[in-house]
Amino acid sequence: MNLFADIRGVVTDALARMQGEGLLPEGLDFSNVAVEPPRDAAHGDMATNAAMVLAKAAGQSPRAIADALAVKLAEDPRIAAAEVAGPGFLNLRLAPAVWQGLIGAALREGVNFGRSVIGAGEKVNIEFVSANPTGPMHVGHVRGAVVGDALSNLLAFAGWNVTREYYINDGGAQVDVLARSAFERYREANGLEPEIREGLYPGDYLIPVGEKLKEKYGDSLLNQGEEVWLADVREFATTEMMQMIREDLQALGVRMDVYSSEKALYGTGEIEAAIAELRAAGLIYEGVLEPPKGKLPEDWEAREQTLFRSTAHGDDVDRPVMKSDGSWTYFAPDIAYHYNKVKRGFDQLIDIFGADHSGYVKRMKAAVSALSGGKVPLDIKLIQLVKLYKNGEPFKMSKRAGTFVTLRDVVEEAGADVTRFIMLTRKNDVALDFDFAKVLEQSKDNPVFYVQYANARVNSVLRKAADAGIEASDAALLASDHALLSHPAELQLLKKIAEWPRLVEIAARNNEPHRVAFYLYELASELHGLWNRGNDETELRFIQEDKAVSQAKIALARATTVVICAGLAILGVTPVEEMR
RNA sequence: GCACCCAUAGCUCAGCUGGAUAGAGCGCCACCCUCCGAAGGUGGAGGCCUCAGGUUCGAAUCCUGAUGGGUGCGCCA
Repeated sequence: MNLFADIRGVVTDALARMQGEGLLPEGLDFSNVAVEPPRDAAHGDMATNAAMVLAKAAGQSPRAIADALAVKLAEDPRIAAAEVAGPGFLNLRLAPAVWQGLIGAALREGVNFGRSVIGAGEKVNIEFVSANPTGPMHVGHVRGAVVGDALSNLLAFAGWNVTREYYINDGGAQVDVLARSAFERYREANGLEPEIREGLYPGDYLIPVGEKLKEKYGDSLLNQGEEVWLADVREFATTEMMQMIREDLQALGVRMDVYSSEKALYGTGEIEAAIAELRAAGLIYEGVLEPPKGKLPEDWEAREQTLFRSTAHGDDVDRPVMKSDGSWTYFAPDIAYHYNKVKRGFDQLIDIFGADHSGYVKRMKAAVSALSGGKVPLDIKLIQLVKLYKNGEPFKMSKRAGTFVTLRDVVEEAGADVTRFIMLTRKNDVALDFDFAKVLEQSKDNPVFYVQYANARVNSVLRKAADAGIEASDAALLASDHALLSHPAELQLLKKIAEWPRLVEIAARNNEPHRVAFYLYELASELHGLWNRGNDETELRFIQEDKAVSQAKIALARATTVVICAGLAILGVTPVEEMR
């Protein structure tokens, strides 16, 4: 239940009745009528702009419409008061019973409270991480993984049919480099001195791969040329790397539905088919690109290439799909891969890229636009850098890779829950500072702790209730008399709970999971505020002499944690029962 | 040179398909508590939402331009 949507329905119904009575003309467009929480609580519980939006088309002044609408709305038992304010806002005050009713909804629906159907079961594909299978994932991948996973959870919660997908870049030159690097470790496993030449991957993580190669091949590859072993070793090593990556993702609590391989696109005609599709649309031609202005590469010379006319779909310059030697550029399999996603019937695509791929956005959108006839939207979320610190000092460490901090390092140091929450405390396109000391601190300054603590406090109340002989099962709390919750401080918490279903929809529509984290902080803040008032005003404490009153108050606390748990589930964070 | 992202309190950042007097945390100032409902609480000061135009009943939000910062820019993925 989205209370704001419900009340918007009350407003539009009232407007329709006004039309029926001739107070408003027929044929008005209500789509811009909004019912929102006002910034200032003094303006009531909800405000609607209906009168202002309709004034022009109705040929009446905003105030006249608002006055008439106020009379109509006052007839609804849910509306306690409706008053015109400002340039034509209609401020609504809701009956306490409306707020109190939220508790029942939350307790009945549990972690499903706030679920929405705005996604209408549309199929959305979310591609994220897609790290090259050449080594362990580093810290730069963590944020993209968390954002992608949380966004997937969020959209699923809001009614989309979500597929989480990882695109394995196993078709390019970098996996040949991986194979050669692994081969050196294979030589090492056979007692020879490895030659880690410039350009090979030096990390320790390939040592066990070399040993496994020895187990499989013995010494049979040792004196063979690359043409004999490259393909096999490449296959073996990329499989090993993907196994490692899956384990890393699992450590972070990230699960994929589909792993797609770039290499699998080669030799199947998929790339050729995708390019042929573009060619049929007149979007492929042979041509020479202008050199980039300002920064001219040393070895630049004009070359004729096969180009995609991406400028026809919003790009700034056309992009090469084939190199001058006739092989595909990296862009070609990407086109084919996105074509593949379109053909699988997704209504919407989302890619999560590192911010260093920003130059790739327009051409990818152009390709999807061209290949879907403009029918499948592609949203690309760019993930900004994470800067690591410890006690304010830049953080450098790596047990396995020698030069960079791995995803494992982060998870082992901070824990998956803390890591995930903090990664969502910034909008995706803003840089994020991650301080290992601060994120583990147990204080009000740490948002993870603050939210977890709210949940723990409520669990503490439930335990104490049991000690006091108060029945506090969800069923008992559901049956309690919520009309006893009439104190403004309690209603204030209920009003924050009321925002949850609306927030889910807003966050989902914008593909912005960070909003959930911010909301949970605000909700926790309301709970802590009520708790703190209980220090001085004992009638606000959750456990009272009167058992019926206690149950009602505990029901409110429990409803709050229902929302906290639902929100944490979207973030992929485990709620804690008590703080230690 | 071009493209994209960012610019909001001293600092770090939110800000809802455009809504009323722009919010939070930290820091600062004042007061309160020493109570296990514990890992503090209450209140206060602090703003030309980078700048200049435009659209609108209404702009931090949309458009144009400028300034400052970041990222990227043909045979690397």
